[in-house]
Amino acid sequence: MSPCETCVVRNRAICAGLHDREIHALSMMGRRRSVAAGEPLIWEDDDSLLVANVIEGVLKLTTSTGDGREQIVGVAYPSDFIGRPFGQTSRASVVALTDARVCVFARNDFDRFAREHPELEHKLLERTLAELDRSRAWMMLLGRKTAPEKLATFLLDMADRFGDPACSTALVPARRFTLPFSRQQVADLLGLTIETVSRQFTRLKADGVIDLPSRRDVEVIDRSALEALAG
Amino acid sequence: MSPCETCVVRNRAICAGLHDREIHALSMMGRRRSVAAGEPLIWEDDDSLLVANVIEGVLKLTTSTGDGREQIVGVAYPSDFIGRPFGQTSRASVVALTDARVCVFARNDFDRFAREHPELEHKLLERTLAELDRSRAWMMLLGRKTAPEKLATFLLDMADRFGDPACSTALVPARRFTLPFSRQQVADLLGLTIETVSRQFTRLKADGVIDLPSRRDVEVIDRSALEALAG
DNA sequence: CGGAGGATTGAAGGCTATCAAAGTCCGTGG
DNA sequence: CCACGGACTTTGATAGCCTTCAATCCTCCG
Repeated sequence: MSPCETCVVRNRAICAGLHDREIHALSMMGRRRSVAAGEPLIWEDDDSLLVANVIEGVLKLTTSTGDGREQIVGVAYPSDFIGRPFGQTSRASVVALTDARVCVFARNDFDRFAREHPELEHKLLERTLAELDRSRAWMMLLGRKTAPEKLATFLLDMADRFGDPACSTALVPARRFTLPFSRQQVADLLGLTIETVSRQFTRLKADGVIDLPSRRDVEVIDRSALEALAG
Repeated sequence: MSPCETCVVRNRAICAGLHDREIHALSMMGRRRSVAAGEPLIWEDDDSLLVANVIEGVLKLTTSTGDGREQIVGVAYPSDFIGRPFGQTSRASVVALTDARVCVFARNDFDRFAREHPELEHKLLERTLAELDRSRAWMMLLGRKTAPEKLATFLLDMADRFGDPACSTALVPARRFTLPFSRQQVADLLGLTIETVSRQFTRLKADGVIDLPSRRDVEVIDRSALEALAG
């Protein structure tokens, strides 16, 4: 029996909508892999040439300058697609933030399969377009927002990410959630230093906008204040 | 006779590779349009719902905050695709930087046509992936680079963009080129103010790294110095 | 020649980075 | 149960880069 049949992201990942026969063919090409928190899956400028679906856990995509400065350029959650199909080698490292499980494919195999299955390519296109939208919104944040605006925007983003898709189409943002990021990683997302991030967290808490039950937990007390701060 | 047959970007835009019959069908759905420098083609959060190919000229994609700060999140050159197919409304304005000519389609028409033509969707996917790569590299620049590094990176980017694809595969970067951007627009690209951009230009010129024959012209005198500065 | 928009230059201030130290949390082992 | 070590976080003081505010300059055109 193919492991895909019981896959928890079966209906959300790009595999969704493929017929049983196709799923089976795909599962023959791929294999599952665990990645421990902190462990890399792909290195920057790597030529290991693999792509993957995230089954469980959270991973970061990062780029670095020669002298070690780091910027997180993307975050992959369960059902997200990782890697760079078609031609180019990815210019980003992928590292697990939490223990994670992924479903990996050799890029060549995946490329060939995708070209033969337009429905899969269409799903990939929709995802890539959505990711491009997100990265453009983040460019706005990185280029033009102040530190307080950056953190407020980030927290609203997280609240949405961990919200419940409750009644039909509407998404209810989470009031309380656990960050998959350390303070340093939040800094690398927002283009700030860890000290500035810490100060902004402290300030939001002091102002009664959020509460911080523990290092990684956030409770949104005054969402409209956050929205006003987000710019 | 379809205007596509004489289109200058016929072999580079996403239309490349379509059969004559398909090109004809596409050309029935689209229409050509001129956009004067400074004139908008799409407004942020617009629901005009159109997509386009750039035939001639350069356009900017921008997002803005409520209080008027602007960030350029993309630049479209001839043969580039503009707009957001499939579902979402684009969250970016598109404004012509130079007089431009584009080939526009109603988004619904284009979506339907694309779904029926996997080869077109594949081209679109490759483009979108490349654009995502570019926007991630830009996130690194916006989040982590200093003003001198930003300008050096930008100038190298421009030199490549306006370089000649000479012998076979290699691209020879341009030594001299004309910017399609004002100083303010360079600032909006780099996440800086116009004054800082101006100071960095002046500094590079004073250091003998570049020459500035006129406001919009740049001559790269010491490329390796630029590369060293780019970080 | 004069005006207008864009670009450059200058001076001052603020926001964020940097450097440094203290504090907190958590797992380990006595 | 508590002491200890280490990583992560917070806090403080200072410095510096870039912005802001303001004035001047250039260049193109009417």
